[in-house]
Amino acid sequence: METRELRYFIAVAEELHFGRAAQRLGIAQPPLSRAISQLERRLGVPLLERTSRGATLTDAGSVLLREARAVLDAVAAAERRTVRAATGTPTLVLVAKAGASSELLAKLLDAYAVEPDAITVDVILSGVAEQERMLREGQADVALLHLPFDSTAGFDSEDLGTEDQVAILPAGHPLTGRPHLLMADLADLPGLPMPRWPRRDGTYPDGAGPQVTTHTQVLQLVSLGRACMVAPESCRTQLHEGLVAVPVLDAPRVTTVIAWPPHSRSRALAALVRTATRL
Amino acid sequence: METRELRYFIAVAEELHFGRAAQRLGIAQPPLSRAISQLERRLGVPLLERTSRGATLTDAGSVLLREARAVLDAVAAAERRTVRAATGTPTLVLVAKAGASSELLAKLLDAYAVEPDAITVDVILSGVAEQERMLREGQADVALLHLPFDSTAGFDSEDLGTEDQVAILPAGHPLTGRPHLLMADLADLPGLPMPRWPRRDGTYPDGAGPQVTTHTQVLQLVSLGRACMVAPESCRTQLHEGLVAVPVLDAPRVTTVIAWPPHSRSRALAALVRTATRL
DNA sequence: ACCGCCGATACCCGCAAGGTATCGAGCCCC
DNA sequence: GGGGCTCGATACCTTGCGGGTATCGGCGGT
Repeated sequence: METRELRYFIAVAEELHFGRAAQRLGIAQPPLSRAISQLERRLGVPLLERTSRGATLTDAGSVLLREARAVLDAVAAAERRTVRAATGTPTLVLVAKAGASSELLAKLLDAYAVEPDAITVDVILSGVAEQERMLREGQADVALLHLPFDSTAGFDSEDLGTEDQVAILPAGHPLTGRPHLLMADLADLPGLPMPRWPRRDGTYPDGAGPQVTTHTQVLQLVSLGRACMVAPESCRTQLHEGLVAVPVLDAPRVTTVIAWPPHSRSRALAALVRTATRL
Repeated sequence: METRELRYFIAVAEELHFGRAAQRLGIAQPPLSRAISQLERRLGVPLLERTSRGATLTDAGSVLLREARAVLDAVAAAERRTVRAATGTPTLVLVAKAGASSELLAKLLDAYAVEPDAITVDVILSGVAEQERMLREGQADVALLHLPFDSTAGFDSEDLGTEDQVAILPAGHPLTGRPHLLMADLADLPGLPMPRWPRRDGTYPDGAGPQVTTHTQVLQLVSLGRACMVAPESCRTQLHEGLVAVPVLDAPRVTTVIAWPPHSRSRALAALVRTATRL
């Protein structure tokens, strides 16, 4: 299987329409049809059911769609890492959610910087749910993730610590007088909806709250009195005036982990991970 | 990057010789030279230093070699899983080291078989160090691994239990009278060398012992009085007469884990893992 | 200095990937 | 129920690229 065939298949599997897929790929429809049926012939397995109004995936097709995406991610990662290894000074790219674990991150960078053969660490502060992709596609070498929100599937990781969560509310809100809250207290607060985070696939759940991708956005919305949020208690250090944190007893505890792609065995990465686990 | 280019590059990177690599690939040398330099041109990065006696890898080349292998593994896995999804009855393939954790394995299979929608589980008893490859290349869905000998890098896993190790010796050997041993006691035993296990890359370390790939082989060698071994104490259940187990105090404790490739989210696999963790 | 080894270059060939035109089968609508 | 529309398949042509042979150029070893 060539990556070209996989790109073609992904296009068809996503569009479920040969014509549109061909357009998206910048080729004509007949060669695309041919390429797919050739792929099916070589695998000896039908991947799509053709109808007169498009196509649907077979079970095998669904499997191949998932696997093909993994392959193309690996290819993209290979290109990026190869080019990075050749050009410029050796650098570790660390990706973390903007506004999360900032204290931990600062300590980590400080501690790593004084290590004997520390190299430059580029920090990317990403939106939520982008870190996995960046690690998989080789745009980043290492990430700070937060379980159970992120997933370490496919990565190596080390736990760095666990913390409780707090609700962030505008100062003066009635609930800020309480010593602690339950999740149920925060559901359906009048005028203070919970913001909606993107799912892994980039879509948003239905609901009333504003769509957000970074913690900073949410903090801004909260201080404007337009939303409330539940966040790890380390967020407290970045609360400016007008925001109050109240412990939420039944919110899931959040574990911060440092994660990196397997196979990547650079000395610098190992040193960074070691530094992180010693904090 | 097409997989063909990656296969070509891997061949050259492993042979460090365009001629031999071309021969191995079944093509002539000039097209191979062209393909590689085309790859370098497209990446904008030199991958090999050509000399008059062969070639050597640049840093970027080493990176690409590692990444390219990962890509081809992913492609192989994609093909296998796609074909498996289409042909035959749904089946989980479980791979375990022959002779290790057999009791645990039996309990797991029994417990899973009575689950509501359990499907067939094919068990492959592999040699040591083959399990990782089989998982990566999609020949198996799930594996029983033993830390610290195996590595879970790149897989999801759940711990199933930890045990101490024992030395397996022929009955009547002087050391069998001792209540416990240290690793040092077992080094350089006259006539009882430790067998040599393959490394991850398939090569064997230097030394006196016989080369082995399965626990069964070793047990046979031990009962013949040709070797001794250190193994998890669960091995005791399979000791036949003539073999004696003695605890080794300073041997690393062995953790048995169940591991599976990320991305693979089948219900059946999830049920098997859940069953395993509940044992 | 010469020979031999090895990768690069030059040049040619064939095939398969891509394009255009057209067919055939469902589906919808009138 | 028939005509038109949509969409994938088929037929056929073109071309670019992957692969082959022949040869060159450079470096080492004897």
